[in-house]
Amino acid sequence: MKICIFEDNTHLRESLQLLIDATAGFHCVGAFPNCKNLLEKFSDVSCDICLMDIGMPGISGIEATKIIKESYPEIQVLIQTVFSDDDNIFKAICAGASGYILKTSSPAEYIQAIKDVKSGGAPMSPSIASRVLQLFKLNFQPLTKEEYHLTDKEKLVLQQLVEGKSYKMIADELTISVETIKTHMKNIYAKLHVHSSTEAVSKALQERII
Amino acid sequence: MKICIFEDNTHLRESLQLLIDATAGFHCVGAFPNCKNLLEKFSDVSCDICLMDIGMPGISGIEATKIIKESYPEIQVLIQTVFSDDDNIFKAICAGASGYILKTSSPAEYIQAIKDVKSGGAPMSPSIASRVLQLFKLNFQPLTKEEYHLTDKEKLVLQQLVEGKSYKMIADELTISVETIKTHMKNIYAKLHVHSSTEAVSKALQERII
DNA sequence: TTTAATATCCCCCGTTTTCGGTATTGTGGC
DNA sequence: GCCACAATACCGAAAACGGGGGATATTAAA
Repeated sequence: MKICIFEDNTHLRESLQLLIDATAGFHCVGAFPNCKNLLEKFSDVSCDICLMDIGMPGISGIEATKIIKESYPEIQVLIQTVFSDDDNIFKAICAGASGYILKTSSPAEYIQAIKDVKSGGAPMSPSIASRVLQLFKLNFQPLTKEEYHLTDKEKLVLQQLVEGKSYKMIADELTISVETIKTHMKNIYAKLHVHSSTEAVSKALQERII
Repeated sequence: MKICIFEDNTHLRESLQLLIDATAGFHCVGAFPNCKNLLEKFSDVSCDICLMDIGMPGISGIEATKIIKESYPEIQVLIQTVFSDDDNIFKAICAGASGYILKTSSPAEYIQAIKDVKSGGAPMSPSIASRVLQLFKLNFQPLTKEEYHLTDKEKLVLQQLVEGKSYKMIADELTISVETIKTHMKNIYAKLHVHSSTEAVSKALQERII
């Protein structure tokens, strides 16, 4: 298990390096205080897992994660940071991080996290995992609280509208008259309390009633 | 720490009950094979954490989670199931689960998971955590790989359009002529490669270029 | 059985949008 | 100074849309 460390704090970086090299089966193949010439670092040494800090001077750990995953998607990046705010968590995950642990973690937790990553898991400090679930829920749940009682046909029409089709195209698609589409639209507008197709599409997408 | 168990397999249910009662500080206040009269169960006994199976006859564990969280949001629900498919994970999180562990977990892991929930964490089996991150990434990654080079004004207009406004309303809002809005729209259409306002709104929302 | 909801179609008419132009002004770069 | 580009504005015709009305058939619920 070859591990790379990115951490600007010299003391922590060296401690991590010692910890890793002292663990059976783990070997630290690099330890850097920043992400200068990032990709070059991987061109000569092979690496399985990166321990990545976020708050480094220059390129941030999140940017670095994105860059690494683009060129070496097989390298797993384990974020280790002091930041536990939603924005950093969000961005780190989207950048392709395989885990996210806080620096308050104990050495044993660090090692366990690396082992978890190795075996295909996604280690997260408890508070982080909790935030992730919260974020997940928040961003997906704004499911339509209100029930608009759209009929199947109306939903179909709305669906097509969301796909950018005109009344005529929808009519052709469903093999019914344009006039019928107009009637359906009138009903949809009334039920959604909107007055234009753009508003209907917007509401449909944002409240996931498609 | 008062714990309730929902699990239709008698053997597992009783094992869990034994395990919990044998653990210092934990007390099992109920163990049920299904969710009949679900809310009544909580009207007389207080409960901190529910261990919830998904695959029960009648009301599923996910439905039950939703119902419990509506009436007793302070009760934490820990899903324990054999299902590790995206759909169940997704729904469980949206229903308000505080954690999601597989039944293959060891007794020690069960206990640890309950402790994690108690301390505000979100325990997940490694493979589940990994799936959650995957789902997160898939659904949030700014899909907009392409850069559309919209100008600030164009983005503003598009933004207003997404809000359901007509050309005239946008013109008033930005205190410019409707004719200018028309010009902006033409440019937006060309840049986004769309041919109608609904398509533009749809693309703007789905690719998060608003 | 009456009623309500759904799905289908039609007409009319005014408004809005789309798309083809053209044109002026200001700004930043070369 | 010249050029590209953004932002502004206008014209006009064809197409699409929105809101109003009315109509019929089917089905499900009361």
